[in-house]
Amino acid sequence: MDKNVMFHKFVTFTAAVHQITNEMTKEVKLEGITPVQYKILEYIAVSQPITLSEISDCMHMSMPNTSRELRKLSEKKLCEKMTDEDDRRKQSIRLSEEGQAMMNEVFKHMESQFIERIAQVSEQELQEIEHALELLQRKVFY
Amino acid sequence: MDKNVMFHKFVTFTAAVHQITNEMTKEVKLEGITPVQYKILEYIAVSQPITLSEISDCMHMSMPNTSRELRKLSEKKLCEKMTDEDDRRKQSIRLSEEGQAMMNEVFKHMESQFIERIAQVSEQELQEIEHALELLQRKVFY
DNA sequence: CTCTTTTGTTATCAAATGATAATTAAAGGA
DNA sequence: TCCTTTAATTATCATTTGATAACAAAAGAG
Repeated sequence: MDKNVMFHKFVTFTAAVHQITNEMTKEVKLEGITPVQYKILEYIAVSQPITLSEISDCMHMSMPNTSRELRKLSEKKLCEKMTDEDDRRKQSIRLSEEGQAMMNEVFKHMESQFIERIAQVSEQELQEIEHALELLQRKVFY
Repeated sequence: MDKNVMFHKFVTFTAAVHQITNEMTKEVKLEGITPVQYKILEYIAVSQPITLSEISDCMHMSMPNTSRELRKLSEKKLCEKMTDEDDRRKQSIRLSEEGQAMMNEVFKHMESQFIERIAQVSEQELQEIEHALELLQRKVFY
């Protein structure tokens, strides 16, 4: 198997994933929240509990800027910071109930788009899709 | 097949894709180019030729802002705009040679990371991965 | 007990980005 | 032809974001 060819398929694929997920969240209007803040919430939602430096690291944001945005999110009551009792330097961050509710709305909207998208797919193909998702996550996107 | 369960796997999967592709471009230092401009270049790279409104649409950016960023990219000689001869309102946009060279560098870096990532995967598994990428792109991320 | 490293914060400033209004030019329909 | 729509541009302004320096507190190493 030519790994260059594989890589090309990889690039095309990841581009498609970005494009489709972008489309799925397009119409969702997030009031009083900036794009970067939304991205952070999304990341917390799938990774909570999480520390500030992990967010900083993963989002390519400096610690000071991450800290500032998290303060804003806390002020908006969308997430909560707790000092980790094992290492009191660390902050354990999760969505607040309000933040969770907001993200649930977003996910609900995405889900309806997703269901639409796979509406005409047969039961057997669904199983293949599920298998493919798991395989790729295990072997490539781990 | 429970579509809620499917959706959950979908969300986890897309989150992983975002995270890994983020990581892969993390160390690449793009001089004299902003994050938004990079994203635009990346999009042009996989979709060229493309029009301004398509970029605007897909990137959730207003036309004026898209126009401004493309002007900056053109000034930096990273992309080229040509009026479409079939519809002279439209602009056909592609990477310049310089822009293409820049993105090639980025892709080269990503490729080495990708190769590393699949280094210990067997030939048969590679074929399965290739098949999975194609299946998902055809059935879900189209 | 010092010294260093890790984790996070506050403050500040320039630059990038988002939003909006007004304008131009081409295309298309009646 | 006139009117409307589409594609793109220019200009402007407030807000967000990125970068940096200086600092504090906890953990860890010697």
